[in-house]
Amino acid sequence: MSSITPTDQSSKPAEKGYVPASHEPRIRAAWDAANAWRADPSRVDPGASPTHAPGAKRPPFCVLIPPPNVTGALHLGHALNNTLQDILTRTHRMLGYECLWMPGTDHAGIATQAVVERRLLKEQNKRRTDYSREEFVGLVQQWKDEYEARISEQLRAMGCSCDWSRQRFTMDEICARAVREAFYRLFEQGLIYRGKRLVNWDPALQTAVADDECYDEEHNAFFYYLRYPLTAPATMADGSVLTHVTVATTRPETYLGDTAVAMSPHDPRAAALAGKRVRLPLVGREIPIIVDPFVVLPKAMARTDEERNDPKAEFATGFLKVTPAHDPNDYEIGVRHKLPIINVMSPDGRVSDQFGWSDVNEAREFVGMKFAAAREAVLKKFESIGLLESKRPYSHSLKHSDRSKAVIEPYLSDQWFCKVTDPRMAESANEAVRSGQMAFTPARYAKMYESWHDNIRDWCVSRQLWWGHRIPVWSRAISAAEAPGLAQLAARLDAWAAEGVLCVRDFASQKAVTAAASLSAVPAQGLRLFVCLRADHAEAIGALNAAGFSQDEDVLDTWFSSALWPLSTLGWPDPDAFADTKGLLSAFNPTSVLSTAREIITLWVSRMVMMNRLLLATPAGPGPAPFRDVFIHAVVQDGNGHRMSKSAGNGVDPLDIIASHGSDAMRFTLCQMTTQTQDVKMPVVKDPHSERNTSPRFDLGRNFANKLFNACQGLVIPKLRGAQLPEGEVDSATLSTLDRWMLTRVSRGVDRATRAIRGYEFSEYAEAIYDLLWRDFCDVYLEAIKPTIESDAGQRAALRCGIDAILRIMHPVMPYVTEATWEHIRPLPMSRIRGVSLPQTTLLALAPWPVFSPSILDEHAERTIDRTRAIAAAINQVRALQNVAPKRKIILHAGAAPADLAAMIRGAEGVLATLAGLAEISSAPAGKDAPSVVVEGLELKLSSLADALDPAAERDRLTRRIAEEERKVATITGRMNNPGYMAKAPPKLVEESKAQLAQSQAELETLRAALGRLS
RNA sequence: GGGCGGGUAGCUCAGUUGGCUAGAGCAUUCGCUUUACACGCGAAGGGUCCCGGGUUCAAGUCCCGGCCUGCCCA
Repeated sequence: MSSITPTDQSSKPAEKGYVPASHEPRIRAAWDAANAWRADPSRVDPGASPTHAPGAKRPPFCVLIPPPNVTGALHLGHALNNTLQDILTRTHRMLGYECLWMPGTDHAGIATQAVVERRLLKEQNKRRTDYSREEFVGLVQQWKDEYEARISEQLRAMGCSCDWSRQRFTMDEICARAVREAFYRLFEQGLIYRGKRLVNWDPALQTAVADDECYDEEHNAFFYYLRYPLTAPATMADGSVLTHVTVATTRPETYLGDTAVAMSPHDPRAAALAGKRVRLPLVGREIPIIVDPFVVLPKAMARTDEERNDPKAEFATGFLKVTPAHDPNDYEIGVRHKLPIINVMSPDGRVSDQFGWSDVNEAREFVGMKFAAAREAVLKKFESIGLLESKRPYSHSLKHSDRSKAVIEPYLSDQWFCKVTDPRMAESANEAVRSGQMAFTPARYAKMYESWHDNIRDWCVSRQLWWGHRIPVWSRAISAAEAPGLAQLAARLDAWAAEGVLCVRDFASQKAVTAAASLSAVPAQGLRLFVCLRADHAEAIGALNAAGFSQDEDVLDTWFSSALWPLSTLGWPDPDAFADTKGLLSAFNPTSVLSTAREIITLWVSRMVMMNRLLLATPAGPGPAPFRDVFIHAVVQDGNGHRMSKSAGNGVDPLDIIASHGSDAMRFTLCQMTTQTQDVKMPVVKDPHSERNTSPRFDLGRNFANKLFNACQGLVIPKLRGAQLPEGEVDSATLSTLDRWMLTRVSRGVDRATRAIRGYEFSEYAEAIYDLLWRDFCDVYLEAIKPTIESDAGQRAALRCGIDAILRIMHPVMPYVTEATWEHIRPLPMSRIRGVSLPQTTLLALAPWPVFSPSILDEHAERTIDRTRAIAAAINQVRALQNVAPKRKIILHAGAAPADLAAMIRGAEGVLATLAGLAEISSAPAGKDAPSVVVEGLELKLSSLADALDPAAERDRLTRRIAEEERKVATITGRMNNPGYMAKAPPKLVEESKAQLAQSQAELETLRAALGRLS
């Protein structure tokens, strides 16, 4: 009894061809009802051989979905990636692995918060700050629920065989627990620290953003030349006296935070000026002139072409204002020269004296201005007091925030960092690849991965957002005077720390690792004590709150939780704590393969490897890489060559394609497109009737699905239904040449498909099944068996096995149409063929992969059918040219053929007759005007083509054939005449060339003779 | 600036250690409602493999240089 709801053929008109919508939902329901995708970790044994035996242990195969973020619905890029993952998973399930494909979604902190904020502003004219934090998070949660449901619907519609019973979300209870534990362990091991750093600040969203959340854009701006008066006139080497220096800058407003003026060590004026001081106008701050190699020399002073060609040399004066708090390069200079760092900006991008700037003095007028306005005001002021020397137009690129499009401000702020530069992280990630435990496909991406780690910088993990995992750290500023009063709390904290409840750090002292130690040595300026809680511990939180501690307002960068995906989804740190995760971690980590896009290598792959190795480390050494293979797929672009992305809004919904072409068509087409290339273009058009996107590119897959469906419904099933098959096992040696050829082709197809999938050659896999089903099985086999299938029980056995194996190997990429067909094929009678293993199951999705023993391969049959097809093609060429009606059966005169060819033709007589539309193969001679068909250098004649032949067409055909053969002869002769070729090429090749030449020459002579008789 | 791709038929792309006459799908042209399939069948036309050097008996493939183009990192 099939578990698939049968199609009710009586109640509706028979559908012509495959109509995906009539099959997909009920097939999906059958898979769900069978619980077909549920992984059972108790069956896993890494040492076991793949098997389908009930109760036997199996090796694991695990794929973790790259969790789509919940900012929007999936597009064709996701469809591609998930198709590939499903092909891998379904294949391994059929191969006898215990498979887990873990689905889930990502909360995507800044991106999701930004879309929700935009929507609130647009629809209700409200801002985040119009709500409480809890209310706002609730609103984002609603958005998340909506899109998580949509994404799941899309993946299910695609037929993805994910273990839906275990779907995760990066902020659900199970993942949150992993995040909490990981943060605690890193904190405890000194791999999380608090630091002041220049971050990319988005003044619109008021949060730090990562480098990869920014883009560059060219802006037309100006270089401004500002005069800074020297505190005392300086006499130069040539005797001239300077009263000021002129700095060149694109950001005059930041002068308020300048703490030095720098010169190049190669600047001849440096000797006289280094160590002198200038006074900042209005502010009055006196700052030193320093020497630093970062400074670009003016073009006139350049010493090398390289220096001369530096575009900045054109604009440079040799004096660089240094604003460590507001420019990354200046920050580095500040660190090198131990300069003060003065921040003059508030988080909302205004000039402010509240965040590190105190010597405002005469510059009060600028305070409170937005930075853009401050620029104009500063320039005006400098001009009015004669200190604006000039300005020159200049075009340069500025960093912008992906999310808000605001210009990024370098901003000095307190942030949390993860010390990925520690060898336990970056170096360990490289080691995973170098040691061979993890490999990239295509291999070239390993280099990119490695250089990323070689140049890595510590990772800023805090984000000033509300949507995300809130940082589990409580802190409080403590003065020296307060310290003694907190001794009791310190003792309690240290006791909890000893129990592993929490961890205390002050980050001022590298040594102090207890609260008591920190409080015993509070410096004059005080310190801040940080307490990281491993889990919510009511008593500890109560004590901290009572003592004036408060929890950090920030949340973790989304990638922090994504980095834990191979751990959190499998239940780390305690898989037994939840029913869904019991046994998963030990059974499935390390996982088998990660399929993802190349820009994700740095954002995600790297971090997962670092975390997995660190957090699964044992005293014996680092933990494993979280996957053995990383497959990097192509980027799907729109018709204009732009990558499809959720934020760009140019994505095409897979459901639209499923509506127009069906899921299998979409999947097959995407699979077929997956070569080693790094981009695939997918132009789409709007369907005028449905208003949905579609693309003729998917016709390929639709036609292929239809071909399978029609072949089975229209021919294979009717021929086998109720038919007698041989009793007992069939020896393939007893079958006809045609049947042995077909089984050989299927066997080779299985092999080709299997190797392609194992090697991540998805296009090759698609081509393998396309050629097998269409070119071999349908074009040749199904046509050729028509006259004999009714009378040949052995042939019916071969047909039954052949289609069965083909359905199996097509299933991973076209699960619906193959399952729908299988439902009708499976109940048909079947005979076992020796050397072919096709154990039966109810659902194709759970059927074993076909196994053909080498004994099935029959090279003689292959040669015979190849030759037969060549003869048929030659005959069909004549038929087409002479406009022979397709229905008309013609006569082939093979009497002149030598014994070998005659035997071959006799052996495949029926096949040839069917493929070439022959009434008979005669040994009688044909009339002398009969058109000839030249086969293997021999002339055979055709007759009974029609009443009158067109000799001009015939001459034309022969002439073209002669030209073709002449070209061939010329090529081979040229090669043979080359003495080097005869001497150095492999003998086998030379033999082949000789044979080819002989055949071509024979063919040529025959063709010329035939042409001669015509004229 | 550093790194990595791509440039092959009108279009989208294959071409895996150098070796038959460079292939596929779509599009075009011709013929066919042929008892599974017109989402089909049988045929045909269409390529200076970006350009220039080099290695080799042999180069779309390997090496060097150039042009165009895309991406990643800084």
